[in-house]
Amino acid sequence: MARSPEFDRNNALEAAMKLFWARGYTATSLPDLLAAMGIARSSFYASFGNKRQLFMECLELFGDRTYAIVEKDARKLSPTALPRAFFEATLLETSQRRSRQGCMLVNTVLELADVDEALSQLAARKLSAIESAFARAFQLAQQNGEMSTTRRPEELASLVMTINLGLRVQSRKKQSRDTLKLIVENSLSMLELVA
Amino acid sequence: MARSPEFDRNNALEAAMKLFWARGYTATSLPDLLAAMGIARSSFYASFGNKRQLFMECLELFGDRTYAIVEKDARKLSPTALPRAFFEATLLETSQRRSRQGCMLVNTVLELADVDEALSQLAARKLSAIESAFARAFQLAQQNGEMSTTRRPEELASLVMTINLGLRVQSRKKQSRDTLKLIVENSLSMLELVA
DNA sequence: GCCATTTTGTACCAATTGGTTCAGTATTTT
DNA sequence: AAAATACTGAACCAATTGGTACAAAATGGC
Repeated sequence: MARSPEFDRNNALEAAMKLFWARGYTATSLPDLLAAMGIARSSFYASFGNKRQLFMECLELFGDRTYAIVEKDARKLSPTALPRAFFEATLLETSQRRSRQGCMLVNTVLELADVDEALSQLAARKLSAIESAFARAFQLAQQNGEMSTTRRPEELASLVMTINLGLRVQSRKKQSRDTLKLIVENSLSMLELVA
Repeated sequence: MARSPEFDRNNALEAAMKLFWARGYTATSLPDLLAAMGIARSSFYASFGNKRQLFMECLELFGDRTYAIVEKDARKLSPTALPRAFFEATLLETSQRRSRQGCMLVNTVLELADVDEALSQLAARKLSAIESAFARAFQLAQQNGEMSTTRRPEELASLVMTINLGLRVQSRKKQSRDTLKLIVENSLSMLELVA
């Protein structure tokens, strides 16, 4: 009947996410988005609704992708090695540019906390999901006797998360890769003392 | 000769800081500011230059005030008690509303990292100054034998700071005061293991 | 009372914001 | 070729953005 290709929606979404990730919600204008996504204004509204809806899709994408990293590692790694694997994957083993952008969820929670509650809470929920993934892994390990039970798994997970959040902020401060690496290593050794 | 009162510049500045603190730079509009500060548009430009300059003044104010807390505590408290005193003063002993706003410096670093480098770095420098205050206190304590020397003072300070940053993010996520208190306590007990 | 000065209120500015509409152009299947 | 669909580009919208100009009102010292 008609013209087939629903163009490159995933590509466009990906590009939008990267831009939102770097600049946040408010500071990203529609023309900026259109240029980055490589689509026309009308296609934009037809495919993504509006700026806010698009942002939610991007949050969803980013959150699910990060969650997947933890879930995957949890299935093949010892739980004590989980924090290191996560920090290295998202902070050290990625491009300088990428690691310097921090975490889109954290950025969003801070930017929109008193501006757009719904968006901020959506990001917060995604963060909580990631924390839960850690907690489940720790709980399982404690049941199997692979891990000390001096601390409850949820509290361990929340400690990992607190450090994770701190590291995300550190990574957005302009500083050398070596400095960041040192901070990560120190944080991990601190975590090992507690786990 | 003439009408004397340079009105309540400090009051106005204070009000502006609170608003920027809550909503961030971009999401705070000029009309919002004028209403909160209780001054007219023309007085605004006469007294504060423009929005960006005002924001810098607010960052300065916030940074110096936070720095003063650490400095003051460092003079009368044992260095091992310093982190607890700082977290309690800024996170727990303050109003719910205030603690929930996190730290203006952290918020700014994240919001403006890829949008306005100068502002973001100004905030980052203020954070570094606070970190240095911790480092100096730890160094002194190590020299006097009041503290273990297993870790260098700057690295200890950077650990305290990482946790501090993490706690700031946690505090902007909507959650109960008790949950936050638990996270703070766990973080502090983790810090004690390392110090 | 008079003059100097600081404040306010308002009108105004150009630029940009997110969002809508629609005619026109591709592209595909029948 | 014809019909159906997908996309583009540009014009347009009202509202808001940060910023400027200026006359009128309020307040002080002489």
